Amino acid sequence: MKTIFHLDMDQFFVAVELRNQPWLRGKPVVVGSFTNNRGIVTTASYEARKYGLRSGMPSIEAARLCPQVIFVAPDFSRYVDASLRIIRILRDYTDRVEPLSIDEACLDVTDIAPHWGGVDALAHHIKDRIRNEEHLTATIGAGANRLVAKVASGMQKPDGFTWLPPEKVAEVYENLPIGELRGIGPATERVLRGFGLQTVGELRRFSPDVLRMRFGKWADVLIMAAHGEGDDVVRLPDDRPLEKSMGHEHTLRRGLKAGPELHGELHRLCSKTARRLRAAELAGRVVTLKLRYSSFATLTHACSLSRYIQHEIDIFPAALYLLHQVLDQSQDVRLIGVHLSDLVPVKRIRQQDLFVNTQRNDDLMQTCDEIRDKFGEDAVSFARSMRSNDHRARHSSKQSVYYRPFHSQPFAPK
DNA sequence: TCTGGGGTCCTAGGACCC
DNA sequence: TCTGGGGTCCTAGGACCC
Repeated sequence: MKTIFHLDMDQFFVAVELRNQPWLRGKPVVVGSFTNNRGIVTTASYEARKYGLRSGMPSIEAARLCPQVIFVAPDFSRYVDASLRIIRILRDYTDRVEPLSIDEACLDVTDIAPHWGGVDALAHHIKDRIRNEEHLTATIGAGANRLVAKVASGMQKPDGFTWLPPEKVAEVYENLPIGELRGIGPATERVLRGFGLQTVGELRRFSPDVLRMRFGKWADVLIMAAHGEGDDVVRLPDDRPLEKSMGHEHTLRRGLKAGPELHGELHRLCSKTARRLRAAELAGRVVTLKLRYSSFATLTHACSLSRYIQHEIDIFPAALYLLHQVLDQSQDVRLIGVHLSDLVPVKRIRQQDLFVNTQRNDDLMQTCDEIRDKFGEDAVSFARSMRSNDHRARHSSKQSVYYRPFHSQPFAPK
């Protein structure tokens, strides 16, 4: 049997901000955006949570519930730095460390715990190091698999440690609300409550056949989870699966109709995505456009290309083509996004299967990436993505050459 | 109250082929 | 003219996670 740690940083983004701005300590603080009455709460401090503030809540509602709340704009580069340093601390103990997100990680401590005087002592040693070196607190849950460890880490927050050995799982799960299990979100919870189920104990005793009828093969995952069974493998860095998709989306400050401004935004998103693809040495074959209208109606539209692409000069025409195909001109666009999927490492693709990928092209993009590294994302842009205050772009955008992504032949938009 | 942005996985239906 | 069944690929959308 294994011992898995699930480490969860306490109010992570807020905690990083409090470390840098100590005068905010003890106050209701929220990391999140709040411009034009738009934006959401990303993380709420424990003081703010007393007022009912939660992650995902619209900022305007947070301000209504707690008028004295202090908003701090997120600075993701700081959170990433802190996260990387914490992962480095964890790797001092074992190489069996798998980051799950920016503020969570799994560790397999089966073999190392005895050398540290046991599971309990090891957990506190790790927590102390993070506190001393990073001035941040973490909560650790321990269990025989990842799922149980995750439940355990949710039991005593913040700055806690909970160990749920197998003999204790049944007792703790008996009265655990079903929504606490990873994988049971609002929709599944609604269905299960419709069956009269409130706790994991009740779920465990419920008819597997009824669950299978309603949820298909997902039912067996639920049943296993309810019995405290689950995956106990913590992957090494080299074993981790490659990214399956990559993309960016952006909620606009105000609703936009079709035009150079929207095209410019789309091009910016294509550039950001292309940059990350190049950095990861990946190329993709499926381009997906995402739109959300002011009514909040959301749609996606995708096309598969005949070749793998990596650069914005290939991604952007495909995305623009999709936009022209689906855009409802009578509605304002609230959000626009672009994603690439069916990703493969560039190394694995024969050169001729890469789309418009000449050496010259690579050099140009590399230069652009370097300039952006130094001066920011907006330092380099291509004529077609110029904003609406550029009259040449306004006119030239109508005369742009578009590519039909399936054949890579130029064609004129309708 | 009015809903961010990064992802993963699953399902269902249609097109197409044999 | 209406017709099987299996397989694959593609697309759209939903649920979930942090």
